[in-house]
Amino acid sequence: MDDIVAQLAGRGHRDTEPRRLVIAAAAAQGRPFTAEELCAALPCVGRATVYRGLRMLVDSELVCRVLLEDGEVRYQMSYAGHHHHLLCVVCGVSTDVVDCDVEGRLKEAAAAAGFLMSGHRLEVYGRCVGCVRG
Amino acid sequence: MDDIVAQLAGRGHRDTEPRRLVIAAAAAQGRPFTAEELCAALPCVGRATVYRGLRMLVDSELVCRVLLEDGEVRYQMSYAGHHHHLLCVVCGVSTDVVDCDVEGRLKEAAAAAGFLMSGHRLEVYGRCVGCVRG
DNA sequence: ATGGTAGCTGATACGGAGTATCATTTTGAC
DNA sequence: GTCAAAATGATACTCCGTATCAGCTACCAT
Repeated sequence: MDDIVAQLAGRGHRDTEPRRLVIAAAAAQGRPFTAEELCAALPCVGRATVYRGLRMLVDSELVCRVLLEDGEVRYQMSYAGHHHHLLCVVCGVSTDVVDCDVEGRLKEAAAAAGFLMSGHRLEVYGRCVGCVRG
Repeated sequence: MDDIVAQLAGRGHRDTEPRRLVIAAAAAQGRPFTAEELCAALPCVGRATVYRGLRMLVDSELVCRVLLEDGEVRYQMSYAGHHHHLLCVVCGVSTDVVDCDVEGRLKEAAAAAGFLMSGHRLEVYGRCVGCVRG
């Protein structure tokens, strides 16, 4: 927590009570959450403040956007670097995949079409260990 | 065009004037377009009808959703099967990639984490042939 | 061809997600 | 402690898309 606040301070953001509440609530979620869920979990923090805090965390790459199969947008605490998500369509839990060797392969395939790849977005949907067994 | 209308008929959808206008307008776009752009291009067709037509085309897999790097949603006529997009961040043109060998590789990587993959979404961003040269 | 009905249309109202505004309060550097 | 810069929160707004619903139309069956 103090770590996160310190990171934000490094970017010129102040350490305030409502902001800490937003960070704590985001970190407390066990799976990707919506902005409104966060608002509901923080009735004593203004909606605008929750959204602003969330945006700040996304901009700082401490939280990332997660895309569900139907296009719904959710959020989750995450690594700062590039990574992908294994999203369980049953329980909703997201597992980060950091070492993706897909990147190089994509770059090749794109280059074959004369396309110079600069970035990509990938979400994987399926069932997590627990939900496959269940 | 008649082909598309026939496909829709096979799914129980009628052949109407406004619907043909929507399909024609969608097909006339040279790059991924927004629903509102389609509405603007069809001032004599109701907004609701444009949105309904678009949704029908998406459900029938004749049009697919395209996700821009910033999260903006656009649409484009496309193959019915699974495919990905090479999106040029300069000119906005989208090129479909049908033969993606990424699938198997992803499945393996997911399985290594005990995850049973059922689907995935992938968008590739960069510069197209013309925009690399330019 | 004609009649009935399921499907379609379009004006409008609504809904959810996120942002802009702005007066007031808080933070933290000096 | 002072003070400017930043943050807060109530509210109003925008944007994208969907629900409603009365009237219209395609198309199947006779």
